[in-house]
Amino acid sequence: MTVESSGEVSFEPVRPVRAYQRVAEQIEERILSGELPAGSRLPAERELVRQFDVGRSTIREALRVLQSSGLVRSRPGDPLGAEVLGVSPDNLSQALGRLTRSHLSGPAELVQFRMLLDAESYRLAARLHTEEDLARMTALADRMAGCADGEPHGGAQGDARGSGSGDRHGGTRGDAHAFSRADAEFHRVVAEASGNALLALCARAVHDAVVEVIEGKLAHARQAGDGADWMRRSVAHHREILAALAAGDGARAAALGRAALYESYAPQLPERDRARLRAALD
Amino acid sequence: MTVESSGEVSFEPVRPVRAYQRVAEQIEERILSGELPAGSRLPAERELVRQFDVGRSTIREALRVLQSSGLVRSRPGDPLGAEVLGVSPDNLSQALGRLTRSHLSGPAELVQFRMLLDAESYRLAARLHTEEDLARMTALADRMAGCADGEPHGGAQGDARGSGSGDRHGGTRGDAHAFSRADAEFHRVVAEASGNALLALCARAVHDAVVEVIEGKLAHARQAGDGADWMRRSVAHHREILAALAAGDGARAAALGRAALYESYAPQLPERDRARLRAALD
DNA sequence: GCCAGGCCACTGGTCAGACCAGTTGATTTT
DNA sequence: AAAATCAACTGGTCTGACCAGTGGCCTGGC
Repeated sequence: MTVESSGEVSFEPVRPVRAYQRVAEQIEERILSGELPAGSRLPAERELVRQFDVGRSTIREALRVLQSSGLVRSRPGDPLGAEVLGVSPDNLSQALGRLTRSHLSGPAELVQFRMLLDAESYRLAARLHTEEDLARMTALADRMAGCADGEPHGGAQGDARGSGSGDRHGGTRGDAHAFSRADAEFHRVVAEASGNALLALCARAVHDAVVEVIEGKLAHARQAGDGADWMRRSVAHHREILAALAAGDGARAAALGRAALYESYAPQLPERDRARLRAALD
Repeated sequence: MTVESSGEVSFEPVRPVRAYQRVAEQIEERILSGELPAGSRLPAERELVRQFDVGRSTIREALRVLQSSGLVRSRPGDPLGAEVLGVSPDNLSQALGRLTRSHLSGPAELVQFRMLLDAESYRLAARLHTEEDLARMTALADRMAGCADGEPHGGAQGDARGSGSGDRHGGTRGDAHAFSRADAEFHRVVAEASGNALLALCARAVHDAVVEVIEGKLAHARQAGDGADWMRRSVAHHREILAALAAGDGARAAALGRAALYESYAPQLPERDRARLRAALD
């Protein structure tokens, strides 16, 4: 379809498009366009075989592709057919998780990347946050403080828009667990307050990756002796950041956030990596 | 394996794991761990059938999953088996594109996210760039300028570490195409100069997603009348940024980069989105 | 009347075997 | 030696079969 200025017609090389691919594209198109809303059902596989006029294995490979993209889910025995899930952020997190888990980048790069994303979240959140956002952050900081001081954390305080995680670790158990959960949620609220869902999703994925890759090794060291102390310092950092956010000082919040992350993870890294991390401190 | 404090043993509900899923996980694990490096080959399908002791359709569905994650590519008739691609940002950009096209997130968020990532790339690159990086950026800016002025771009100038894309669009062809390709590579070099592979990969994914989602609509408008003019302005922006990078002024480069992106894409967005974009200008 | 239980048609998951078109490299022909 | 041929692969697709689930329907007991 491309016409040169010289008047010649250039044909693009036609590469064979697999049948399962065309099937997947057709269905994906229908889903993305909203014609197949989330919650609706696809016809049964054998019915799709009739409609697309291809073999069942082709249909199944197409469904596998859609399923691995998170657009569709199928359950054996379900007489209603595969369920349309609509577009979801899970696939993004999964892709980002693969990237972070691959050995292309080390823990230092991961932490540095989180420093950047968090800092930008703070910058935006300082401008765009609502009163409700601030209240939720404050509540979470208080919860973190409670965990740090060993209080049993009770009561449904900041449960609005809860992620529905059924946490019933009753009583005194799990200071550290509860702390890091509150910490994660704090950062999630900040990222959401930034008004950019993409940024929030990536920040969360990277946060999770950092926890998975690095936190594990640190857990013992912290819980052994200086655990409570470290938590208290972390709470202080969060409260400083919160104050900067409330004051609308995005630059200060960003700088504080970077510094807090550096202080948290730098001791675990070799000097060479630490130097690179410092380059992101600004 | 979880033991409650009360002493009871709690069993986790066992959910059936599909055979193709276990196969895919095993292979993915081998790839992510580096045991199967990029460029290596998987055994032939019929050989995998023997090794995993499952049917061929199961193997094929597993390969489809891996292929749609961008970890693997298979070509009919290839006696060497499927090729391992390693982890790549393609899948990420695909997920970003889907998310952007959906109602969960819009083009404005995508552009804003790119503004953030690019700006941070500049910040880091200003500190860490090598002379060779600068030379490559300069060469690419020159190539962009050449495209903008309609010169036939010839010669292997900055081919070091070339992505191996066989571009033999000889002569006058592809002003716009060549321009955007040079532009993409410019940003790639900057991101790589930042020293953070994770950041570079994400920046590339977001760049690709922006091109895919937004650039398409703009292509006609630009190529129609003010195409060359727009390109010349873009070249000027890139040269300004380049100068700031060379001077080590990361903050200035970041600000320039943000402004250039804003100028590029703001006209295509409704005022409401533009306001949010401006919040990221700083 | 209603509810429990069982039957049955149908689902997705898997397997086996077959055929096709394409690639490749050795073999044969020129 | 170069060119044409061939044979042994590959992945892509189709068919038909079986299995273990699932859910609606029907029936029997209350």
